[in-house]
Amino acid sequence: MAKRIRIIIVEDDKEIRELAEGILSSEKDMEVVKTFPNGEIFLKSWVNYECDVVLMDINMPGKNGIECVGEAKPKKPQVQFLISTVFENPQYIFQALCNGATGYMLKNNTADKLVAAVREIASGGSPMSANIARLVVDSFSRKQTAEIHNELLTSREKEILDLLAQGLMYKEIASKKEIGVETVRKHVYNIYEKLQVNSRTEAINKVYGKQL
Amino acid sequence: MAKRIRIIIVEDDKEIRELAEGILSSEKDMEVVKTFPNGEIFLKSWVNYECDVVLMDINMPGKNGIECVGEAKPKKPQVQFLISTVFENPQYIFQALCNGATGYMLKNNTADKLVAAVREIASGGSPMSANIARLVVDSFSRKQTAEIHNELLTSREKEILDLLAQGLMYKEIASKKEIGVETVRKHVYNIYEKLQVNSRTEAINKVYGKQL
DNA sequence: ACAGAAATACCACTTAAGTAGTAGAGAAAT
DNA sequence: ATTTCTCTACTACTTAAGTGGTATTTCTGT
Repeated sequence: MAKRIRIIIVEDDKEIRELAEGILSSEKDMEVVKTFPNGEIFLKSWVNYECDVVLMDINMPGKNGIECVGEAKPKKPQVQFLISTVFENPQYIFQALCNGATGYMLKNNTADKLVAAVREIASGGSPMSANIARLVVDSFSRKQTAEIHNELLTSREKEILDLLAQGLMYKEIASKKEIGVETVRKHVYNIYEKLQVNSRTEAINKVYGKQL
Repeated sequence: MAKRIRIIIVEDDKEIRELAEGILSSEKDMEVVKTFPNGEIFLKSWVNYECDVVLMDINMPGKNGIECVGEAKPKKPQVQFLISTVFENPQYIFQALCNGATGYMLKNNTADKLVAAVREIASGGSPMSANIARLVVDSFSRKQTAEIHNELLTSREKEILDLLAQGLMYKEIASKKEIGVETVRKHVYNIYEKLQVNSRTEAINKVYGKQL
């Protein structure tokens, strides 16, 4: 609690920008070190400012907030990006998280919520709504996977597929399962037929899905 | 709000089990339909009980809570699994989420927190602590990826690797990038050398990481 | 007891992937 | 200016993966 949270604000709407700056500046454990009116200007000079949290608008003319995070985060990974958005569009949020954002908050929130979100992200949390949290968590679970996994493939085939996904060669799978290589080959053939793919990588992508 | 939340409790410790049952039953919008003293018994007969939320202990003799979720969730995907644990071990939590749990809560919490977590999970949220939320979110971002991605491979190699990961054949990559197949082959060879792998799947697993 | 599904095994073949070099053109850094 | 890096392209070869069959056993449900 000794150090103040240093904040950069990126927001094209002058009114909102100044409002946010006012709210955050008036907290005694926070400090707005710089504000930017759009993504391009931000990207050019933000590395020169020491900060802990970047409050990033998602809808901006020119480069949008998601792209900005994607470009900026790798340069200073310790800085946390808090996305600020009007709409809780799961598509956007997801993409932003994948690009390196750590949380987000809705614009039409109270000042308290904004302050709380900044504190949460600065102290190691990931502010987000219950709905988005659920979406994020669900993307972990092999739910869609389970459908294919359970209804299409036999349990033996599932085992083989798991080993395939680990990158093992047929002969390694064969010795691990104590069956012949030709049997593995046959299983794989059947798996591919059921999944309607024709390579290991396609099968993996189909069943284990890819994030995003 | 019309329907009550129907709950199943799986917990080996009799005292805790009955305490939890008492707490949840006394809420007027909740109903404990059944309790189980261990995972095996639960797995055998839980499908016969209509429920919305399963409160699952993670540390149980015999089959642990994570395994139980993994086996049970696919059978009734609409049921939400709330993990109950003493220690906030990220390893466990992650695995549980991957296996289909939707949230978790610490045992040494107040009755209020338990009730709140159940309500949150039943209403579409994913109760978890700020720390775990952060871990979950971070796992989305291509942070570790970025290291290899940025420091080891050239930008051209990154592009090729992306296409490899999509399961394209060399000739497809070649035509997409408008270069020769042999060039693709060379790039791939170099990529594998840098990553110290010898197959497409290994490279993908190494760079894009695997969840879990 | 029997039908059907699943796992096992084998064969013959084609195609793709991976290994290991050399080498030139162009860009970037020294 | 010269070195170094990257991308490009080629040859030659080996190994793994994928295709498409047949056939036997074993298990499960009727």
